[in-house]
Amino acid sequence: MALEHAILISLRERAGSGYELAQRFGRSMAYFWPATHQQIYRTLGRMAEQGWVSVTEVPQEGRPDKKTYAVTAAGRAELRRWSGEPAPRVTPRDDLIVKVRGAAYADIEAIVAQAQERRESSADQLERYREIERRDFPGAPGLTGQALHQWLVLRAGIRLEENEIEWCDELIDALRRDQGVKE
Amino acid sequence: MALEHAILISLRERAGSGYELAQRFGRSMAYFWPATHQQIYRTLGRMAEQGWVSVTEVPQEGRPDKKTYAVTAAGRAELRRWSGEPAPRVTPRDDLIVKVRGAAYADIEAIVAQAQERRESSADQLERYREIERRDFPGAPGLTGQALHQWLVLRAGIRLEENEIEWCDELIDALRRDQGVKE
DNA sequence: GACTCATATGCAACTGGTTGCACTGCATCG
DNA sequence: CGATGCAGTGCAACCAGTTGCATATGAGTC
Repeated sequence: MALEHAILISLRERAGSGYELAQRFGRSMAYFWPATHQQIYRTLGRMAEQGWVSVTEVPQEGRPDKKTYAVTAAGRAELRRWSGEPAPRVTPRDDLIVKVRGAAYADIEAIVAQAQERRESSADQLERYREIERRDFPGAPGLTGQALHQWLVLRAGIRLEENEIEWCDELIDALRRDQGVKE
Repeated sequence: MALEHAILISLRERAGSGYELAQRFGRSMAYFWPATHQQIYRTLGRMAEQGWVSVTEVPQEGRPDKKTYAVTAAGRAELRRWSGEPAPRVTPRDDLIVKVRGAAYADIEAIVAQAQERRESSADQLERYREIERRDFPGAPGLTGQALHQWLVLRAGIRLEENEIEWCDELIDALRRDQGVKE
């Protein structure tokens, strides 16, 4: 279960409250492991029970009290243990692929439209990633340590979107050509 | 929910029993939408309730009775309706990416080892896909109709694995180089 | 004065997928 | 003769992620 471990990583970088963590999460981890505040609160609770994080209740004035979480020695050990165990492969389940597979029973133009939409949203995402790369990782690929790790993750995102764009182009082209042939 | 629709597609290609469907599913759809027989039986039940498929109990001798499922007009309409609605984008959640992100708190060599394993399994999968392409789609990319659709799906798989391999290489290289610098 | 936004936490219900197990009966292999 | 495998269907429990709602306070806006 990677959410717990993604939280451990985030909390090791900086301890904080569930709320604050959720904010930060949305700005970094969520690109490859999205999580709602709900999920984060629930998971933090479970992690505290297991002793991976310690909780400190911090009373505040003018705003609700908060609980700040910090990674314990057990949490650090768990993170290290987990990161050494084999990473399972997952098949990304994509509705669009299913639709292409069943295109014979569908309105091809509607599927082409979805591919175009997907292409555009991937191009947008790619642009955002490229901007982050320019802004935050000018030294790439000659980076070291944590900056290197973060850049490698960003690279995965960039590759994913590039690939998506190319496949969508292939798809749109092929389906359109096939439509043309039929008419 | 794409499983229901993937089943509709499969059943439109050929009606059959849950068992038989599960077998076929494993040989085609499962590459991009894996499903256990459990899930298939449960989903078929729900689909029958909704009237998307009709059920016929077929008594058999020497082996257990079976239920064959066939897509109804309502099922065909539903498939068409669904294929026209916008396809949601999903973020593939990959443990390995999380591990890379938190590599500073882990054993880098263990992560490199996992990347190598991933690279190999992707190379294997790619080889299998390439073989299918050679064997079943010699006419690509000049295909039409259902063969074209199936090939486009296969292309998505090929692209995915190629991309994975390249990223793993980048990863292994960069992490090793960084390790070297430190020592 | 009402509305939204930011801070802060949480319960409850639901959905989709995974895992483990159960039962029948024939065929095949060592 | 026993184990394995194929054909066939299914229940029950669990796990992770999603969605909707609830609650509290203060600051700023229309």
